[in-house]
Amino acid sequence: MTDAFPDLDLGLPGPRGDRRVVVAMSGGVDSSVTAALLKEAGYDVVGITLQLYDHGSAVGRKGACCAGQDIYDASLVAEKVGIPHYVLDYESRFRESVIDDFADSYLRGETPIPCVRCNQTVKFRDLLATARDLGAEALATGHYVRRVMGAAGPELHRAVDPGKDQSYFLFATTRAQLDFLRFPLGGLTKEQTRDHARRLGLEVQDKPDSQDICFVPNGNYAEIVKKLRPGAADPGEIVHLDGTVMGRHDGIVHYTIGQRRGLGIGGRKGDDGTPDTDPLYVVRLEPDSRRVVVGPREALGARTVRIGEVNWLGGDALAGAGVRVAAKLRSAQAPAAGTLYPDGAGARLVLDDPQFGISAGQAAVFYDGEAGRRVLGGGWITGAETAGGETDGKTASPRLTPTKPPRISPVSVAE
RNA sequence: UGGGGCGUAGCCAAGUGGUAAGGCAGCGGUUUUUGGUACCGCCAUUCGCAGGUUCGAAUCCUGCCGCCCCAG
Repeated sequence: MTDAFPDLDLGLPGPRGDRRVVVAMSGGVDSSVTAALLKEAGYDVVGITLQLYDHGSAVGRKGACCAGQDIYDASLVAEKVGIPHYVLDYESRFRESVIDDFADSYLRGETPIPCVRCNQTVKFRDLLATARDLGAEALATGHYVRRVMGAAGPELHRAVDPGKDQSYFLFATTRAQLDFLRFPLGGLTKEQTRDHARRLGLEVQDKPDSQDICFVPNGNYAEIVKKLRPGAADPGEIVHLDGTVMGRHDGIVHYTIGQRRGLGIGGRKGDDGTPDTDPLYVVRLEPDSRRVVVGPREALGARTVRIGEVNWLGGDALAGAGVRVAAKLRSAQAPAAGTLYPDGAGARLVLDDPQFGISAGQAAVFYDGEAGRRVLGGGWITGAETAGGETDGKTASPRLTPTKPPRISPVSVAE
């Protein structure tokens, strides 16, 4: 059961009216309700909206964030709620920390998650510092995640509403940041949040949830990457694991490991002339040769995942004996059981059962192995060991040695 | 211009007299604060073309066209 009125005690000593809290207001329902509830609870709330990218092209687009219409919406809400509201121009920081990284990641053959980078840099580093400068004692956001006080300090836990849980996108939140952050909506369902928005008469009460990458209009992320890094659209070969050239592609930016659609490869004859009716998946991206390597689903299965830049929130340092975790390797994927080991500067995750479609650039987020509620930490996936070889695109695989002549045109086999 | 084989959707392909399987690709949708996966739905009034036989033809017959293999 969730309480429709969340615990709004931010744990700050003294009269609430003297406790300044900055709320990051995106212009959406969640952050608007966050600001309104904290104001209602008596805090000295200051709303800040970051202008993150070109405000011209984004005006009026539904489901966006932090530009044009959304900034206007945030200001309307602030006025309604009766709090001061500032719009800060973070465009250059956002471009450097999020958009450039996004584009570079694709050039490396990875599949980035810009939302995590944004939380990690612009919001929880830059905005947090700004909040401190403004004399605030906490920064609150509308994320669906819980900050739970434990014996050793604040812990990060999944949201009560499993359908809205955003902990995957917040794994990089450091302990120091967590000390300062508050997530008042973590105990609410989305419906309860909307109920509050209606009760409080907020203009944004019926605004749709954001979905796509905020700075990518119409979901066409490849266009953005091509403009920033033309090389990402260089054509190349689509090659089967067995060495057969299957076709060509218009840039590795269009592919991610585990991807099935978009290869355009139809029915084939197998090695023995019998039909090969299995779909093909991207098993590896090789940025240097611009090759997209494809293979059957079995070739995607991986049990060992290499992880870098690990942010550990689990208390005791990660030990060599390994920690049992439930690891989420893609945002919409159920966590998979495994054991996590320290490995140089990063970590190595050994899964109980193979997982499919593990891609560098995505996040690996570790949850408490038993209840799966607490976030023990997370990191960036740098590679995985699959049945089809390494997926980091840099380690050459012996299985790629061409053993057969290119087969671009169908071969007719007479019976 | 001898012999043999083949021609069914973008691709692979089942179907040999009873009214066009399936897969792959593609498209659309569901799910999703990234992308992908997964799941659901759509996708040949027609079987190289033209005649013929038959109540009925992708299936049988004739001719033509095209491709492949062997023989030259």
